[in-house]
Amino acid sequence: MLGPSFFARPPLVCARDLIGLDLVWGPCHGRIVETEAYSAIGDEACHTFSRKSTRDFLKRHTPGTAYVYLNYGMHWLFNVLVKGGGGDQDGFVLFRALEPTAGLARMRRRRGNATDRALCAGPGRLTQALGIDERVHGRDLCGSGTHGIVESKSPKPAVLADLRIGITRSAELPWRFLAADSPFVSVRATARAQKL
DNA sequence: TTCCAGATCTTA
DNA sequence: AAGATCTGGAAC
Repeated sequence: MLGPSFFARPPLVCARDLIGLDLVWGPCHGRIVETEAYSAIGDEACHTFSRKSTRDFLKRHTPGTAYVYLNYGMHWLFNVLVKGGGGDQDGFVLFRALEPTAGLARMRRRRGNATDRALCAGPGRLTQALGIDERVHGRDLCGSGTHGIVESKSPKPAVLADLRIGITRSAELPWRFLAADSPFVSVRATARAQKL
């Protein structure tokens, strides 16, 4: 299980390094194939830009804490707090897509029997498949043996950096990270995606 | 492939 | 009162 030191690094580094690792959520497991970085400094799309409550959350919690919120009134979105040091390297990583590897029957039940490819392809679908909601907000992802992130046996995939999805502010930043060639991402890489 | 409703929270 | 890190279904 990854410890707090993994999350004591800047959002861009964490978001990139999470690609290819395994998210373990009770009996449900999945390989992380898509993330986005959000920075507390210089990023108007980060909740810290407009929300005092999020700035307070960042101050009061340790790296590796889950940050979960409701979007568009109906989708839970699952992030992890990262603190790269000094306050100017802090932020969040949003989990956007998984390649499901275990507990697929359970995920299908929660997802209305979606196809395997659509089970966790998208931040709202991912939380629905895993049963993540407000109860997970503030939970330490480094503190249990059953809910967190582990190294994967399979080799690290090639990683691409592309524009983030669905945002209007700071939309030009290439802070979405994807496993190249994975069919389990929510939106495939565009022509301007950069190899890392 | 494109469009749009749906439902709730936070902030201004 | 406005806008939001989205999804599924319907219309083309």
